[in-house]
Amino acid sequence: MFLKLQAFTRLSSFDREALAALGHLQTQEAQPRRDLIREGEQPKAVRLILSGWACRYKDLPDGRRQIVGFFVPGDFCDLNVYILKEMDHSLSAITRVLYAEIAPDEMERLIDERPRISQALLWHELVNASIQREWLLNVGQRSARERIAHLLTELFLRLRAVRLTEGNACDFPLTQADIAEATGLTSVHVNRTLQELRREGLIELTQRRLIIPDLDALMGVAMFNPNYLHLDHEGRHLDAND
Amino acid sequence: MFLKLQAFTRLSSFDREALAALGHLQTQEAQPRRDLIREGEQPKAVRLILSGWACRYKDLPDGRRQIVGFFVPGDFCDLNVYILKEMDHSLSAITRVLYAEIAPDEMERLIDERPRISQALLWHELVNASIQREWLLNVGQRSARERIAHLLTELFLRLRAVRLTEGNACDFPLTQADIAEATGLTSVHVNRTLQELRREGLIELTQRRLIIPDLDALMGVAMFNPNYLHLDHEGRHLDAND
DNA sequence: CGTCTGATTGAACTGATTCAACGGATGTGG
DNA sequence: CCACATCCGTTGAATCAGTTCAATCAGACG
Repeated sequence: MFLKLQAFTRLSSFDREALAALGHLQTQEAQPRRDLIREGEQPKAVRLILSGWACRYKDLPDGRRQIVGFFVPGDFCDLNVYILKEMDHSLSAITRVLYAEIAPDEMERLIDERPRISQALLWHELVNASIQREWLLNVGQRSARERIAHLLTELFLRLRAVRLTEGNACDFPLTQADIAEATGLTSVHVNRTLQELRREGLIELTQRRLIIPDLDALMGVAMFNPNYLHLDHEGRHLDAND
Repeated sequence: MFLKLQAFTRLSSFDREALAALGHLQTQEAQPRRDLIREGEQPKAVRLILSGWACRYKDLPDGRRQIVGFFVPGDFCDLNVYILKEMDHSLSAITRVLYAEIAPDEMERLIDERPRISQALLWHELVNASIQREWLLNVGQRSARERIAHLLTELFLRLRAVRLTEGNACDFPLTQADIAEATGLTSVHVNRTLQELRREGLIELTQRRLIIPDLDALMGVAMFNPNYLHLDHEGRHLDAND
């Protein structure tokens, strides 16, 4: 319970409200690098990430793998439970992850009783779709340097929106191989490109910790336009930092 | 009115039902290569493509452009009207496009009066998101040859689901430049790759007409797994052809 | 310590890009 | 009905961003 409350303070106002409306949560834990659910399976509950990072990924028969999205605390997964028959992608923990499982009937009750929450969930899905499109632009059109700068910027802004940054720094548990799989590059090239960004003073990234000395500069490199995150809806009051 | 009815017969059962439930449709027309709406604007109505092809795209300040999705007859766009403040991408016609505009209040009535339709719209959005993820896998991991084979296969299957194929053939109005922008390649390389696919007898593509002599073979090249299209929900009865 | 995971480096290689030119089909206006 | 323009597809040659393979290094941990 203490854990849960602690988590609340890290989530947006909407998330807190949604959680508060739930009587009893099934709090679950996943170990780093473990799959939560695999492509082809049928999801049985909506998940809400309380702490830690997770990702969606898809893979090809020959082993190539593409990370198609990251989840940070406050993010929902599998809102499709009712609608789609089976998962078209997999979910995997990056770090140790604590998450709440919300059973379908509980979810239904929530949606019925609180229309604002149903709207907010839809908003969440639409923003996810928007991020997805931006990633496609990222991988399809940007250079390695721009891609990586973009990814780092996005994650920093998303973390800031749920108050998981401290000034210009944040925890950053991704390995270079993770970044590679998310950007469609090889980890070797990610390594060299990160070094380049470091050399230019655009980022500091060591020991699972990211510092962005000049966010505007990094955004410039990435041609980052934050509109796709739709931060103006919920959580604008969380935009300011420290 | 005749036009509309003609369109009906080309849409899935759900779409027909949804349309039938609407009293009067605002049928609109867009000329080829014209934008329907641009990034940053506020959409004012839901659109349903009745005939022709359109696309979503995003662009960068320096002109690079990524097509992030195609719309074929029966597809909805801008279901986000109520929720998101402004467009994070643009819509553009590929061919001449006929579409219906459904005003927000009309939409609301539809959703209230017919819960099944509201579900179907949500299903439609989730499938779109799934396609988006597959495209990211496509651009991030597949080779040029695989990418193009994958795109052609997807479009053929989607057209077949709305009965817009004849046997192993369909209209295919995309230029090589369109294919390039959708796959993150240059049009020069698309050209060479299409020639390769043609040489191997995997496709015939001339005069805006696509023939796939051996669909399984092309799917093999693309490592195509149709699960992401979630064709098992609505429209399974449309799967069989001719 | 030994082991493991993740970061780093070097050198050779290649899939795809770039640039620039040309060809063919279609349409249009005089 | 010709002259011209435009759009799209095609080709060649040079180049390059990113890959591949393989080895080494550094920190974490039992």
